[in-house]
Amino acid sequence: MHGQAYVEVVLCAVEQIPPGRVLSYGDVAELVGSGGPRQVGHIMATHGDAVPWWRVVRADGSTAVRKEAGQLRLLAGEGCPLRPGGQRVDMARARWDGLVLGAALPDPCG
DNA sequence: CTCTTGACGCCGG
DNA sequence: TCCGGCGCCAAGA
Repeated sequence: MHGQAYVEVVLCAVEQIPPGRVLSYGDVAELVGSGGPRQVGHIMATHGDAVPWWRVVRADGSTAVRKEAGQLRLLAGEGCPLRPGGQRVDMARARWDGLVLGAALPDPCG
């Protein structure tokens, strides 16, 4: 997995996340099958502006530091299920099932 | 090459 | 549920 290629795969995976659904950094890493949460986070910080970065949250449903306001607002605007208090995402319901669907579908990235 | 930092994750208290 | 510690991989100085 080349660095440049890995970046593209990660960005593509994030683009596949439908509105109202989310994926944790670890989920993205597992989905693409390489790297770790930190790597994904780093890519998001570097090229995140090119993809729906707000649909990527922490594993516990909390949002990215320094961007909580906008991220929660965007997610709420897409109808993303939030936990009581509206400060975190209800991962149990909001987590995208693309992890399963993707295993049976061809690579959307080509 | 080594040390530090970062849009993270899991475990224990 | 909240807080702190350790592990994780990669980039930057």
